[in-house]
Amino acid sequence: MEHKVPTIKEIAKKLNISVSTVSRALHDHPSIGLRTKMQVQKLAAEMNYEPNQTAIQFKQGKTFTLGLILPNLREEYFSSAISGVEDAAFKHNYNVLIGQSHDLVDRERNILETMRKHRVDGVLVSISKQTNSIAHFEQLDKYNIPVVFFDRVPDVPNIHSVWCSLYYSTIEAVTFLFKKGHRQVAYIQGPQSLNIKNERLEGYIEAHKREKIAVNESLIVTTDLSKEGTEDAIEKLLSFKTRPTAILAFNDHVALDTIQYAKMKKLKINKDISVVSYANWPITSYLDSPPIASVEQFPYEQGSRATELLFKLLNTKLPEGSFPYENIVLKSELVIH
Amino acid sequence: MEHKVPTIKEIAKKLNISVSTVSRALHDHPSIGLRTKMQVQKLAAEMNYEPNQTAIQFKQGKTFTLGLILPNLREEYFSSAISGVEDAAFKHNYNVLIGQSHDLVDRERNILETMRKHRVDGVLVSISKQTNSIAHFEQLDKYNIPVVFFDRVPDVPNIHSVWCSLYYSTIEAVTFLFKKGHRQVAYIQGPQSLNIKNERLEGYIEAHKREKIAVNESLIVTTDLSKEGTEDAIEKLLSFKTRPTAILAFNDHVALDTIQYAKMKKLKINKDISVVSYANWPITSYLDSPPIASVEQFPYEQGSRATELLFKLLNTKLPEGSFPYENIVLKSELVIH
DNA sequence: CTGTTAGCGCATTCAA
DNA sequence: TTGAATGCGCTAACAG
Repeated sequence: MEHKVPTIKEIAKKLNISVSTVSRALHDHPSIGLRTKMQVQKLAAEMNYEPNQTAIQFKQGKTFTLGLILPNLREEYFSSAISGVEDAAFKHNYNVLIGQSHDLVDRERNILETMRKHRVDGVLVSISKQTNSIAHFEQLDKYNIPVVFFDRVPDVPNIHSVWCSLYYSTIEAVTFLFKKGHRQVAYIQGPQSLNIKNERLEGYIEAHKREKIAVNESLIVTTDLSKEGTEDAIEKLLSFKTRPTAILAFNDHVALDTIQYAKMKKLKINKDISVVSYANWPITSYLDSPPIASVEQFPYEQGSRATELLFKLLNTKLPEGSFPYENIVLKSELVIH
Repeated sequence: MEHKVPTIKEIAKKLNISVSTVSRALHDHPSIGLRTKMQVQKLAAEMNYEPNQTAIQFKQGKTFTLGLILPNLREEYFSSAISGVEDAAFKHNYNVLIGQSHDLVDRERNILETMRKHRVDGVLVSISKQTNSIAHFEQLDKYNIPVVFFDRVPDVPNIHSVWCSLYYSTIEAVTFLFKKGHRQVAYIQGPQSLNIKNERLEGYIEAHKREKIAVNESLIVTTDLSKEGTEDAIEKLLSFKTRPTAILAFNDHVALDTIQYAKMKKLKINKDISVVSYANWPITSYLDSPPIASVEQFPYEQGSRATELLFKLLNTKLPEGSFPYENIVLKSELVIH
């Protein structure tokens, strides 16, 4: 049972008027007589007319679709960001095409290619941890496709971005540990290939400075975010004569691996060793010994703000050359569990 | 710096040939002379020609886009399904438009409308827990948009579907508990509004039958999957004189809430009470007392199989009337932790 | 207030 | 082997 989808042409024929009149009537064009307008709209409704989006996209040279590239969807953190983007896009009648880079820069490039070929109107991206150059994003400029970086934002000038500042919350977090009597606070940092701002480290150092506690560089170790990488990092920390009594972990994933490993080594969490981290992952509340505090980064809001910024760019025709890059910084929040 | 995207028309002009020749040359049409073909392809490459997808979509009446509707993206379970769908779609050069119903049937309808208006070529869906009628999906038939249900599949005839059978794994899971000496095995089931097959319950009953243990109906309680709902359910179970010693939980989320509540009531997990569940959520390995076993449902594979089935439908032109509905059933697996 | 016309980029039918 | 012509559905410039 084939179903013929009605077009304005058929509406026009039935009413013995021209297609342009129909088009205008459907768009509430002011120059159309009330009578005609009503007639058209009535018939259109009866026929279940629906504009052919592909025709409109073609005609307008716009797809009303945004591309969203994320490292992965597995982390609840990024899923929240998606919701933020989707909700904002929905308000503007836009669709969202999602791609996962799986933290591989090659896939990131691939996805970007696909999205460009499919003529997305704009792109939102949280870069992969391998991404050290944003040349592939700068390419889009040639196609007049604006890009907004969010969350994992490359630390370079002349981009549009939305991120959540971690500096002050980190100071707060480390100070919180100092106040609890800890003096040896370690920091497990993420991969340094990450071309993003290093606010965690800066905050970590500043907190020491404020409390006049010397930074012990050997307490700063690195993980590639894999379970093994984190285990190596924590193992190193635990091997010191004077073990750290508290750890600032790059994120809740790292915190979980850290806690698991420490437990295996028979350490009592939040007694022998305390953990503070980032992301404020809801699941940690199911743990017997979750991190005692975590920095909330508001991924939903980052997503929606980034999307709004993108729409602003899409709707702004700027004079050649001038281009005020916008960088929106949200505030993170230390949540004590 | 505006960037003019090249079209076949310009290629044609530069080579003093017609657009149709260019079009054919680019498509390796057999009737084009090797010389011309080479010329065209060379110039196209030099000019960075890329076919305008929106034009092709319009012309072909196809968008090369699939719609994917999921209850949410928050659960790692569904994220895995997405990866399965994306990877399969990518192979066919298709894009995927994702929507979250948030388990609300109204949103599910909305998303479906949007997708239909954007003329997706086909739809994949895991229904919301409110979805009791699939009328809105049947509508798509009129527009020749095939629908494949997967994972959460409505229990009605004449649909295409892919799901993971839980019957045998459930029998295995319950029997596993019996073998461990449990005699009072409770079952916390999901919302009965869910219009899906009730294989968990069937397996639960069959396991009792096989071991000749009477089913105690009061041990079958219901949660709406919310934390509170689950707490009410488990509270009821714990209030009985002869408390169950084991629980079959609807999924790992329910299991986590169950375990947390039981702990709060000072029960020793896997001693006073054992828990077995569904989904095999990786995160449970971080718990001190995870479910002792979980049924793996292979969401990635469900997603990819469903997508392949959808492509099969898209590429099959069937004679009017005839329509062999396909229902692919995968096998689940009990994973002992 | 309404109709005529052109054109977006491409694939394809028909003609040469 | 190639070209000319057509049309997909819609919008908008131009003409009345």
